Amino acid sequence: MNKIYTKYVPVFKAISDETRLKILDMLSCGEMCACDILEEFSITQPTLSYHMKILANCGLVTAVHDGSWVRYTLNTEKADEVMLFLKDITSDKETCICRKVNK
Amino acid sequence: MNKIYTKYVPVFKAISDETRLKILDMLSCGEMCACDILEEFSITQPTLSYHMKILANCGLVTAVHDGSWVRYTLNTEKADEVMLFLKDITSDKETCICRKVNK
DNA sequence: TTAAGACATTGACAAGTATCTATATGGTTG
DNA sequence: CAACCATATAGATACTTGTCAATGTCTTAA
Repeated sequence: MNKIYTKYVPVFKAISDETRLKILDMLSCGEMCACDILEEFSITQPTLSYHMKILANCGLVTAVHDGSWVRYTLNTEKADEVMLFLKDITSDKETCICRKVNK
Repeated sequence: MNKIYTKYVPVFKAISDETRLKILDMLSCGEMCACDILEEFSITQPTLSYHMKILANCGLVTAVHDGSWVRYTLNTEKADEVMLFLKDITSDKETCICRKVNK
């Protein structure tokens, strides 16, 4: 049971940054390459590379190498999984810990 | 539009921690006081106080002072709002930035 | 094959985070 | 009132994060 929480911590860390939230939003309707994403921000290329790595590592974004370009896409399955987890965490459940305490 | 991202950053920061995720889960089916929550963890009381403050400050948890106790409850409206935001961010939209780029 | 372009990696650094011990505050109870 | 209980705050500290400049890697084009 504990494992389930740690599984999603990297995902929530990934989306607790303004820049990365905006990147997700940008990818929500189609793929983009790093250079196009970069144009929307006033950060350097290495900083964007750092952010993309975090988004890719947590599974929210998929990177496809195409020649010297990288095409980034949103992994909607992962996003849905995260939302499902959040829904579960915040919904009344029979297995809830507090049932033990509030008896 | 930029403001909308920064609004949710503190919430995602709050839930990108194993302890706080578990606390949310514990509060999902009823209120609990700090001392009852503390018993489920192996952290000190000041550390729990620190975590509860983060959860309360971002709006996910409501703290009601009752004598020397504090009763914590999950703010489900806020949780729903966050999930709606996540859904929006990760859904195809007409207003998406990438429509400009991918023309 | 040399140059240029796209992206990644490294090292440095300032700022933020999670944890603890010690102490303070404020309500409750004898 | 005095002791106690629940919680908060302060200060210290190790660790993590976001950013940059400099450099490396790999692909395409001349």
